[in-house]
Amino acid sequence: MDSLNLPNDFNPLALDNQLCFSLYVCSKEIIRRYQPLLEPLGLTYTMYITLLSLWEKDCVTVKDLGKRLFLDSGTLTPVLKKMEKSSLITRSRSTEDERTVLICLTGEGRALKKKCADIPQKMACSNILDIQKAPKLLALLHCMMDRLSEDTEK
Amino acid sequence: MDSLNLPNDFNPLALDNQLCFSLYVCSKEIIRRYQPLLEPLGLTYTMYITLLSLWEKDCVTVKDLGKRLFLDSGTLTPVLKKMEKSSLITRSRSTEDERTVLICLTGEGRALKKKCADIPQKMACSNILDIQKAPKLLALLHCMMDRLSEDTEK
DNA sequence: TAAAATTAGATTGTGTACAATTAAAATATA
DNA sequence: TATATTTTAATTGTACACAATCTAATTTTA
Repeated sequence: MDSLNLPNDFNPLALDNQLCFSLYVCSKEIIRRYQPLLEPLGLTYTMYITLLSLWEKDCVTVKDLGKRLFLDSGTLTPVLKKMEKSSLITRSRSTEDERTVLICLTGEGRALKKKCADIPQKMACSNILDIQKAPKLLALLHCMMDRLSEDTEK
Repeated sequence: MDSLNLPNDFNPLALDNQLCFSLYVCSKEIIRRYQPLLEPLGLTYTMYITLLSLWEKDCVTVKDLGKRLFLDSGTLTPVLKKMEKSSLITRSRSTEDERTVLICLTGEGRALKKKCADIPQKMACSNILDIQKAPKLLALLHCMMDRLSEDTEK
């Protein structure tokens, strides 16, 4: 008896049966499609999601930003330094706790939100997924993300 | 009237509404969880999916491998050279068409399949997703992948 | 409270990713 | 059939990712 209810001919090592591989391909290919929309704004995808996070919650530590974006300081520090250089954010050591660095949007960084307003619509129109299926997929992925961050918590 | 049937308070720039961001996070985090299983075998995730593909269809060109894995030669060439060095594959120019390089498994490369046989099970047991939800998610992602490769075809 | 442990961010090293370019080979075309 | 075009890999350059390590600051604890 098969406790996983898998068909007998299910091959666990088949590429088409790898959940992770599909996630990996979809993620990469969609990020690639962001590029022509972001490049004119001087943004990479990593900078874009950093801005999305900051537009929701400004003036956060590198640690909190990293937790929200699932990125560590090894990735974030150089990206944030570039964003500082292009005047989108400021990086400043907290005076209360000298270990932490506070990331805050500049006026320019806040203003960029308007120029990004049409990006989601443009991406949706590239017909990557039926518009009806998107919420279902998003829900499944969030369910997975919740479990993934549980692990990381401790 | 809203042709997309979105709730009025839907914020398209909210991080939690980004399909791509969820894909990106889930993909990265799961790949990270493969690492402790692959490292003892001397494999990276990219090498692992390359092997998955070759175990299904051996002796393919770099181009065909790249199409299957959604990777270009800039990524594949150095990975394949490392796999050649560790005796998992051979790389040889085709005699019919000198432009193409044929990638074939060695005995060692084929033998590694046995040692990888329990990886899918181990990953599934890490409880990343309800086992019932996985097929649903996989189907949605394959639907997306089909559209993504349509784009790339031409 | 002085030493030990923890924490935050930066740095270093390895490994992808992909765009753009290059070079060689094969194919199409004038 | 020479020339132009296309195709295939490899190379180069830029940008992540993350593990491991390091340093300084803070907190715990003996």
